[in-house]
Amino acid sequence: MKALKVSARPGLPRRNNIPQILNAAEKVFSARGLAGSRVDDIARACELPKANILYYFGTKEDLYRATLERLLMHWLDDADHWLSADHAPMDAVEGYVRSKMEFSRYRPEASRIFAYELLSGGEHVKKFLVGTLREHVTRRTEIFLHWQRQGLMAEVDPVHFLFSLWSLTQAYADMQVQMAVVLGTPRLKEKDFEAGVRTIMKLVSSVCLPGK
Amino acid sequence: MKALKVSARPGLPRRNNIPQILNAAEKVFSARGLAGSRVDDIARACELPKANILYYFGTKEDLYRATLERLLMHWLDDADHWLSADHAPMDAVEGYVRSKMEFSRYRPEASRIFAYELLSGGEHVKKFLVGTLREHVTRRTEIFLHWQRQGLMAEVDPVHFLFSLWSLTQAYADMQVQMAVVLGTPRLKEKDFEAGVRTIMKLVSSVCLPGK
DNA sequence: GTCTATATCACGATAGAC
DNA sequence: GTCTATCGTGATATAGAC
Repeated sequence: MKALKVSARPGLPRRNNIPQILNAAEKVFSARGLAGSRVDDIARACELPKANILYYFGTKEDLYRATLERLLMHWLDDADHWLSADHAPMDAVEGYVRSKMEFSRYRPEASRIFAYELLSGGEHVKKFLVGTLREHVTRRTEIFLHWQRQGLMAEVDPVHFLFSLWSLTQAYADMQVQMAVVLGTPRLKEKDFEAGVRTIMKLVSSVCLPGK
Repeated sequence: MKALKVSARPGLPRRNNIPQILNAAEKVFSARGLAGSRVDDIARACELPKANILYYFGTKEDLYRATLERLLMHWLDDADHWLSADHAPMDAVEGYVRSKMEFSRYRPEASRIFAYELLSGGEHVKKFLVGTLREHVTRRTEIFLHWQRQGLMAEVDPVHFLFSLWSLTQAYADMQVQMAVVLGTPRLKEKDFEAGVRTIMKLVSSVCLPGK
């Protein structure tokens, strides 16, 4: 009923196949979500028989969760690096925004899977949300409050300010289709992301340079 | 093969059932997207036999398109009203932001269906995007440029500024699950939306009050 | 117009040969 | 470990009685 347990000494094919499957799964799930994706499509995308995928991961849902987990591990690294008290607020936020925008540009699939997941209720990431993410937000909040006490940041709600940064940057992954059509280009180019960064930084400037 | 054509003089049950079906469809599609939704669920939600739904709309996809179309008609009204040259930039944007946030609060389903649709490629709304939406953006852009020439608005890219307003406000519908968990509440309350508006308006203030 | 009962098919999962 | 062939489920869509 459940997936086979990973053996103690993983074989070579396993080590080759698993990342390949996860990459393919990320691509397919990001395009249609869990419900809209077919194991068959993932199989074709990684050029492996369908049965092999289920052999490694047991069920489609298990594979989905594995994909999500791998993705969420990378998720918070940038914030941990940039949104720290080591930087001045404006530098910190600019570094953060730029790295998130690069993420939206070069790995939009990851962002989209997460977006799908949230839209459909987030049951598969609830543990991550209440555990890791909440803790992460608490730490960022403390840094923002620290800056505010020092007069380096305007008195905005720190949590909602973080929400703003998330939504502004993720939109460049999740709404790419809409943006591309509006901008009249088949897909977003470097200059579009650059214009996005400039706009976001302009908005942020009222929070990070209160004394200006 | 195709749905029956609507008769010239619609019967009473039709007039009653169709909006009811569309309401139910909006709710169901918004929770799981097109692929994840079952016609059966929609049938249960509007307490009508499944066959009746397909009788009126032909196929699930046709019903989906009808749901989308009804929704998109309301989509741009707020922008047309608020983002006009009749208001000062700050008032215009605040009115717009508030009405979009109310939309995210009271009709998050609508926003989520659109988000699902964009994530899965937007094929069902492409005509809307290249037609109505592009035209809409062009008009807003002209107003922003007008304000900029008058020195009432900072020199940001008008299109990307509009993207920012969309993403900031839609996040309060599409990412509600995530926000609720982070804020430690089962669901977002009025005060949360109010805090969101204040944060967004603080961000916007650097664009709409350049001379401050 | 309405609804039941069913044809048809696609998909996830598995059995079992290699 | 790998892959083919297939089973069972559950979904869309329809036929046809009322």
